[in-house]
Amino acid sequence: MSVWCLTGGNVKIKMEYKNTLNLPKTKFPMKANLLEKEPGLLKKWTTEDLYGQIRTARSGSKKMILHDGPPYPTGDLHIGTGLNKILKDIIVRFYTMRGYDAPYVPGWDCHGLPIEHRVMQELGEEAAKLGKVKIRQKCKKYAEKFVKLQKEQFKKLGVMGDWDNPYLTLNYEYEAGIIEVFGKLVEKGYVYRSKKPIHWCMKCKTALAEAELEYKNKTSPSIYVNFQLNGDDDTFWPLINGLPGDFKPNADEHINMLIWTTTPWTLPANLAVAVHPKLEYSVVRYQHREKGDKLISVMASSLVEQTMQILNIGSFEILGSSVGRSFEGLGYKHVLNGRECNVILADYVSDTDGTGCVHTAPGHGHDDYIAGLKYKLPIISPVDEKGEFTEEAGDVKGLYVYDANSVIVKKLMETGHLMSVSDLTHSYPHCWRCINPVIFRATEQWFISIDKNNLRKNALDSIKDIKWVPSWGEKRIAGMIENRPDWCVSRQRSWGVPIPAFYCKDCKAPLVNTETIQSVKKAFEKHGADSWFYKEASDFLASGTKCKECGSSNFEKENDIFDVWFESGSSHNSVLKKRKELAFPADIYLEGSDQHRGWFQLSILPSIAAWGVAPCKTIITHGFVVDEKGEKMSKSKGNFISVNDAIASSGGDVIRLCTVSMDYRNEMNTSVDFFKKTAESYRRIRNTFRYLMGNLSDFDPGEHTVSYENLLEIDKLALHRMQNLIRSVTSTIESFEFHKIFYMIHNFCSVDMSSFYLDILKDRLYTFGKDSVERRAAQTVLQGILQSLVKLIAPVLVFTADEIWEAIVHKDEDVSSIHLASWPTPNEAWIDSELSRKWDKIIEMREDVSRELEKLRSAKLIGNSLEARVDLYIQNDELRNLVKEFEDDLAMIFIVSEVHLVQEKPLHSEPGQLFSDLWIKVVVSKNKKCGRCWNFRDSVGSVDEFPDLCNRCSDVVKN
RNA sequence: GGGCCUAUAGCUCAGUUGGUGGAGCAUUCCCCUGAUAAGGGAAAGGUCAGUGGUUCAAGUCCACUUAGGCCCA
Repeated sequence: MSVWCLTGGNVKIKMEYKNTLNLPKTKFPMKANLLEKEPGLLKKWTTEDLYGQIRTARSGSKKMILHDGPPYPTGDLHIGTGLNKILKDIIVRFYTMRGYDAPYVPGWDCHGLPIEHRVMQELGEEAAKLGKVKIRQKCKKYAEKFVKLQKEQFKKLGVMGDWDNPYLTLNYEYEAGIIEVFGKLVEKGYVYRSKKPIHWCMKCKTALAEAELEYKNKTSPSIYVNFQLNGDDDTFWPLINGLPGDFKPNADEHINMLIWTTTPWTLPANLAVAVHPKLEYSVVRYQHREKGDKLISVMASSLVEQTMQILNIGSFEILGSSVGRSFEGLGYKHVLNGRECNVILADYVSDTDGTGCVHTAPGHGHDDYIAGLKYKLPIISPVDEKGEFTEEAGDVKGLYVYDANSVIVKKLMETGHLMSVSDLTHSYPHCWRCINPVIFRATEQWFISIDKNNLRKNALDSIKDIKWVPSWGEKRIAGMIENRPDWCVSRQRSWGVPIPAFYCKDCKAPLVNTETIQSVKKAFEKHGADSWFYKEASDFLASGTKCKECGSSNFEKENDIFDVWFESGSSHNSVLKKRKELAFPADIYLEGSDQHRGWFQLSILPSIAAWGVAPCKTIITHGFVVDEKGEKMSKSKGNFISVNDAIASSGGDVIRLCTVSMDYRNEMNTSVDFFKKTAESYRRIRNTFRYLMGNLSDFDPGEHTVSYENLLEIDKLALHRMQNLIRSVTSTIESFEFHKIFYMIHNFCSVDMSSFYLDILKDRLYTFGKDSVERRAAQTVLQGILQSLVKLIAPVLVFTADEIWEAIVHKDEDVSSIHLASWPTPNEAWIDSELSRKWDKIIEMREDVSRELEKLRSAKLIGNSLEARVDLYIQNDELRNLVKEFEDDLAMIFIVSEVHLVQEKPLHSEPGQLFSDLWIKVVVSKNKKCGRCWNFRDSVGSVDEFPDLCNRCSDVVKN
């Protein structure tokens, strides 16, 4: 085909050679327009039920179950939650393409305080009037609203799964599954009741969670009290260092642990004095201000001065000192009730204020409770729900706790144990609703024993069998499980699954057994956990049920609900075991590293306790999303990014590419700027595909494929590189090192393809005859690369890969979506490492030549490298022999017009940088430029018909 | 304060059992105008967070410090 042009006054006949070239042709747009294109693809996938098609296609294949850890449905998705889902999606898609049946059921953790709290805030005053049933309805609506919203955001990230049937912890079946796990634990004896201190509002008569506290200033009595140690000088004094040589204790001197507290009313529940094991304590001798007795008190050495000042004692003597650890086990009689107590050690003791000796009441404080557990102290909390002392409190019985303060202070004063009293204004927790100060009060709650039936040990053993990625996860979770206390599963809230227990109305004895649990489970399956709140105890119990203790048949329901961790930790039962398409145990759990304490641990424990097996085989953790400076994201800091922000900035595929470009095992530095930078890399990959497609528009594999033997060496090299890429990407995903895929694919597109193979190929593709074997050979290779490469990017660039798949003319698999296609396997016959090694040398040489060309270019002697002629002189025999093999192809490889291997070192030649025994001389070619292929050849003008063409182009144009 | 983890070029990452620190991107300059809101080439960029130790030799092994993350307290 040709165009005839008339120019100037003379009638000149000239060919417009451009039209005789085979230039790339494709409708696949260079610009992605992801924001417009992605929703269309999503719609298509939904309409065609792509997920369902995949399930059908993989039905009967080996399963790979990645079990979703449920996020919490409040608000827009945090980018971190998005990245978590993307990582999961990549694994699921990879295994799917490799032929596994990998169903993915996303889930949501719908119960719990954050939702209840927000609903209560919205309700305000009205909340008090509404019953639990109404409040629960509102909570449910709230949860469902955000499940819907978050679902859409996950979809926009290209995450594929059974979105129409996710698992929600508020589904009836799920709730029943929780009860079933609890029943199993009851049956095996893990469950017991015990007291534990919680924040309690005496006015609202309700338990409060940390989020429901408001901290504001309150004035409290600040008192210093001497706890008199049991008199045994032979035990105490040998512990003390630095005593004067002639020191002899006086018989009338008492030795005390001096404590400080701002809650005198908790003293009746005192069970220990805690000291820090590593802190230094002094033994101080002084005189009682009023009574004149000589006294000895133990207090932290660093606090002696300050304390003596507060106690208003001018003269005192430090007799000696000792480290806190040495006081452990010393006995004292309780100042108010004479109870025998001991000194204990606790790490939470500080020397920032007080005396370093801490009054410990396990029934009235969290730290105290933990320390009490360690020392097996009883939990005494003689305060009722109105804040009045009970019988157990003795003298102060019936008093309101804050009224008791002054009574107790007075009594301590009388006995001479009170060393100081003053008012102190400090920050103190108040009820968020009524703004009254709250107290710590211990109530009966449900626990799961961690040591019953060797649960702790069994869990630790099972952890060794789980594969942890990264491997340090095992150490981390083991450390946590080794030290964790029993699990308190009670919560005094409304929005959750009730603990299925009953109490005898008459004697208060609890009733929980396999039968009662079974009937509750059945009710929940049918009517949901809501039924607990509107039905009577008798509705759940078989008629004739009697209390074992007193024979009564009047029962009431438990008020506590389960800790939400018990709910999500039961997903292995409610989801993995119940849904036919899934399997227990799962293959993979993948969550942030905070879940070592959370979901991982609290899934493993019930699963081991109930069934004796860990719920999964592999646990992968990722770091947290931080900003570009590596700092935590928070709304107040203004560096917070939501999934919506991220998508709006660059589209789903770019976010997915970002996810995969970071090593998720560490913190992931993320910013909108980073998304934009990654978009550049995305474009590079996209354009490589566009170019491949553009050059294949006239290629029909069935008709034009050239056999491997007939390919040029460089074509074989390209195929070799492609097979290597398939191989390494595959093993990289298998070992979950996703961040390496990005570099591999990007490098392949940019280095192996764009700047090398594709650049060199241009001449062959454009200027050779359309049907020439050389051109068809190149196309054969491009076709192969395109088919494999699009599959390699498919798990990550889910939208773009499918967009490409739609645009490919001849596909190697007849599937409507790339996501139904199979993962490529390397063709071993095309892997030729020997060839690759040879070419590595040539490519290095190409770099040296490029450097010399650049010199000519900067001297303005050439522009296009085809204007150049290269002479090479090689001193090294081995290298020369290698290059000799390539002699005819060197011009093509270097993209110059001529290359000559010369026998003598040319004048004005330069040594290579990578090859010291290579001398390069680059000059402007003396040949004429071919008007069509732009090569400078001596054959230009040799064909009369086409005076401005080389013989090769003349031939092509003629045909 | 404790447990676990991280620190290599402006950014994201490689760096094998210790043996002269690499890639891509971004930057700057140049070329091409037959991948064109594309493509090619070249250059510049690092006290391997800091200090000390082991060693003939340390980015790599050890200790401490600093900064940051997660979980506790």
